[in-house]
Amino acid sequence: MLENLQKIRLEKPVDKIIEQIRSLIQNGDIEPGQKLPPERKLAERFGVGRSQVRDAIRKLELYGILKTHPQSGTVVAGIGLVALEGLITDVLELDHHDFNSLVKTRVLLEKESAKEAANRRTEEDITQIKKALKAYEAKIVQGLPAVEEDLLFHIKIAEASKNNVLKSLMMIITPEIVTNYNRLKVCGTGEGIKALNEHKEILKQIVNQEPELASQSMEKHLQNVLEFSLKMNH
Amino acid sequence: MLENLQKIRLEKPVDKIIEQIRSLIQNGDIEPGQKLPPERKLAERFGVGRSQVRDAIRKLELYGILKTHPQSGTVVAGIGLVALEGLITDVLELDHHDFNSLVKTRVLLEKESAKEAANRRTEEDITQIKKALKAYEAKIVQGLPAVEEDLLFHIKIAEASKNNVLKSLMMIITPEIVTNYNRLKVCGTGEGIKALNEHKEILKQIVNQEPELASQSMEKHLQNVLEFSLKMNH
DNA sequence: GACCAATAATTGGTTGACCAAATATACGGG
DNA sequence: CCCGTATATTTGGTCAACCAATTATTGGTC
Repeated sequence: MLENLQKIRLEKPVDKIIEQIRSLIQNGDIEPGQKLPPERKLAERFGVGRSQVRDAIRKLELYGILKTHPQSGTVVAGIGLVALEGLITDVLELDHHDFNSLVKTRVLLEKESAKEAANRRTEEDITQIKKALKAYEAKIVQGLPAVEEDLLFHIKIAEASKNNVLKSLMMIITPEIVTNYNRLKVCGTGEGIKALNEHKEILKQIVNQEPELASQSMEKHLQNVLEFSLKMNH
Repeated sequence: MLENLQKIRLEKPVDKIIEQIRSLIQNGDIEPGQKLPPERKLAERFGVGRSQVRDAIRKLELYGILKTHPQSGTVVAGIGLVALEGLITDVLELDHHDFNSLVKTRVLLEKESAKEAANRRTEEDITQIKKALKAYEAKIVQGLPAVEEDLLFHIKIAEASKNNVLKSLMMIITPEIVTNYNRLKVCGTGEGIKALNEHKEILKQIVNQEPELASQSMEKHLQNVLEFSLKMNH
């Protein structure tokens, strides 16, 4: 009841503007590839200020939905109505990701990273991964928290995969992952040695160019948190 | 030579500001969880206008790197230096994705969607996928382009996976995928019937709750474009 | 010293005016 | 009618001033 009241009040003007831009596109008033009306016109039409329209446009620009040309106008991406609709829906539903979906997706991306790292790593990649592993080990041996070092180890593997889209997607979900891990206290104490050995195993398989084994070891490494996420899902 | 000249001139002020904010964080001037200096102070310090600082902050906010509290200040996410550094690097390297990485990653996400759709689909999901397939078929039968209908079919499968993170990531790469497909003229004519039959096969396996088969059929469905991307990579 | 209320200062959000670049229009000549 | 040039208009980008909310400071009381 009170929660419903709060939710209505938290609705953001920028999101309302995005909804209205979506309607313009859905109604066929503006087609993919065409220009939006000028900012001033949109502000007038939506009954808001120009700076709010700009904020909405900036947000949609980051998602590839709009493309602004200075002193010229703002064009809707020519990617088709279905893609536009799906993306705008996604923009408006941000921060509604459940923890289980986050973890499952992380597992998928990490497995693929490990597999591709085994396929494509260079000597320099191996050096970087080893360095990250060494830093992780130093923390674990001292019984200190090693979240940063753990994450760096995973990032170095993603870099060794030579798939920068994969790495981007991993980085994009990282804030929510880390925030949820902290909130839910996922990284308990006492499992550092086990995780360290799993890291070593994964690295060995990457060095030896064994993609399937690396992928399996990565999955095993993340199995606990996956099971945890099933229980804690909300 | 001339290209190098152009590149320097195209460097965006917002990105330069982001680089400077990154330095503040890397140098330990600002730690994760702490407040940035006020916008006016940053503008003065960086020798730019406040509206440019705001644009940079807005962008970093969308990535979960910063969190702005009205009339209070802007806090750096407490997700650790490694995550922050990785994310800021990613923000600054936008639009440098090679086509092969894009397609490989798409294949990975689509396979998982099909697999999870087979595991978790509801009757309503099946209805939606069938509807999308029917629309696709109508276009193929007429020999018309069916990019929109194809994409909608894939989106409906992602929805049936019940993993909204997976769906978000698929949407996020879609603009670049579609743009590259258009640019490289990936969707030639003449393969509509084959693709239609592959869609039908995938749907059958989702209906029958056969996750491994659905995943394999999806991979097979996307094999051509994957091979194409290896040749066209740049 | 701790606590509270009032006031002042600071902060991000917003506005209208101005600026520089792009586009549209008008005009003259062939 | 077409083309080129000059001018006017429009557009997104930027700025300083203002606004509303938050935080810090001040002064009084116990």
